[in-house]
Amino acid sequence: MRNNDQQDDEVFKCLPNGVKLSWGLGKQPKRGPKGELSIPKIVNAAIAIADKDGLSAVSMNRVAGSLGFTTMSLYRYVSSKEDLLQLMQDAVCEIPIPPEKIESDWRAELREYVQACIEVFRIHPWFGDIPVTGIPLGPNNLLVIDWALRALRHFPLNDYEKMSVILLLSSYSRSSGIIQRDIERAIRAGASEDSVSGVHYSAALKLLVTPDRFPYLHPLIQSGTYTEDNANENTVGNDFDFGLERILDGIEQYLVTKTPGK
Amino acid sequence: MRNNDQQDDEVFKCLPNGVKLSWGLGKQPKRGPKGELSIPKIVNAAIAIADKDGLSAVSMNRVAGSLGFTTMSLYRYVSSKEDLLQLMQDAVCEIPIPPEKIESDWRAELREYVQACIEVFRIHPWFGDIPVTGIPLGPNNLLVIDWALRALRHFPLNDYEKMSVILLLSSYSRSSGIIQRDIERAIRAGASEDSVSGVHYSAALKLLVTPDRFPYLHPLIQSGTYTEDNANENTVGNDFDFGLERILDGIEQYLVTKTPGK
DNA sequence: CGAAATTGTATACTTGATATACAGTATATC
DNA sequence: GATATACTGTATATCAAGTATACAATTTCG
Repeated sequence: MRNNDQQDDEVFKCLPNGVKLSWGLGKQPKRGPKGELSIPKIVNAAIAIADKDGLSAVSMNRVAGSLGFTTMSLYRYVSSKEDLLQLMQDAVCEIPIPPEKIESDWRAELREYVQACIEVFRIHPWFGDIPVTGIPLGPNNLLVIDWALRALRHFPLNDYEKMSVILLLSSYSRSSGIIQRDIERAIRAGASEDSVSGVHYSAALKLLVTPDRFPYLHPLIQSGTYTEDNANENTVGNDFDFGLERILDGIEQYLVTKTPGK
Repeated sequence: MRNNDQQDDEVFKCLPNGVKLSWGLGKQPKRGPKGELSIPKIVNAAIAIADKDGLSAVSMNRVAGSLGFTTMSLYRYVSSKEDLLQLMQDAVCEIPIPPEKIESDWRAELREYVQACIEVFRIHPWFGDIPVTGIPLGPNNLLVIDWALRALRHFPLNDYEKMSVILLLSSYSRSSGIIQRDIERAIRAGASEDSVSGVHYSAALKLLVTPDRFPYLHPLIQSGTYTEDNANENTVGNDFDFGLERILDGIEQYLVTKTPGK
């Protein structure tokens, strides 16, 4: 067993540190005082700060302080701030995955999947600010991928195609999530100013987007239907639904053409 | 005229500083020495550094140094580093937009559009590292959107729908661009180590992704077809094409169902 | 019990962004 | 043309943040 562990350690060596920690692959100490801190405590504290004041407010100093410890104490648990950010990223991806249904409605399931992914951005507006250092490999991230694969379980697609579909959906979720967050911020900022600022960038863009340089964008800006602030309530949500439905249509279309018999 | 300028200034006030600068809306000085530096010089120097050593290597100090000036000299041109990053972002979005064709093949045009967007990530691997602070509003970014709108010029869609389609395509471009960059990096890193490291994360994932927790992901990892490093050459490019074609299918499908007469 | 490992801490170092004050320079106005 | 003015680049300082290192306290193993 010991031998096996050692071999495993060897294999895990190549993993990024943050990934290792998110899988709980740190070495557990035998001697010495029990740690008063722990990775979950640290990560939760960091998440709380990010939720409250944004990701830029998350400093090692502040995280440690919020727990009543000194800055350097954190380094007994995470080897760098980058690790901490990766742990935060994976932690908030722990989303409740609905039980598997016998009757498979893949469109509904994929919708639910995208919804859940976007929800993460809504609950944790800083989520999109975490620097992307590679494909996330933490357990929660992989569980989400497992969920998506489950929704595709009856698809006559190979692994590459399935992962392409997932990439498609998750990239769309990410962009939607970030843009919805931006809109949220703009609304929040606009609400705190006078109502005149309701014009926001619209007025400026109307001056800058000239018809000669921007023949196709110009009418869209001028009409104002898009840039004006009525672009928040009824339209935006549908906006994102629209894109998602197009993706689902595209997937369905592929299935249809690929299985002509069905 | 003076009055008009002043009014415009008022309107532009609400724009983010970086956006203002990218449109050349800084006030031009009347008196005083000619500036030896300029925004383009600074931005190009910063881009050169980022291309060479990554975005994290771009410090005000280093940018100024590479131009033979002191750190603080940059602040006569940009009001913060954030501005500089926004300027870099818009600058590398200055992509050659092909002339408008009379014969409109929207699928080909959109393919070309996505290709060009992804190309930015290939040429400037740091592009995806620039923090997203909102929808980019610089001139080059808007020119790209104008291009996309041009490709959709014959579509019977309203503004919201068109912008949704563009959002769809550009978010896909972004994700693809970032992932391709990550793969590129992994290959580069793998090539510099011994060939044994070719297993990369694959071995580790095979141990971590257990069939009980990851019933659907497990077989995919075990088969190794996806995680193994043969996932770089022939498959990846097609991978991204696959997703793009699905999106285009979805758009086409929408057109078909919306215009039943045609 | 005593050696060893481990924890939290104190301190220091480094890098990076940026505020401020100043010296030099070019223009506008008298 | 003289001079005030506005602007440029610089020198210096400050502040924040990440992190290396050494140490004292603590717990477990032999």
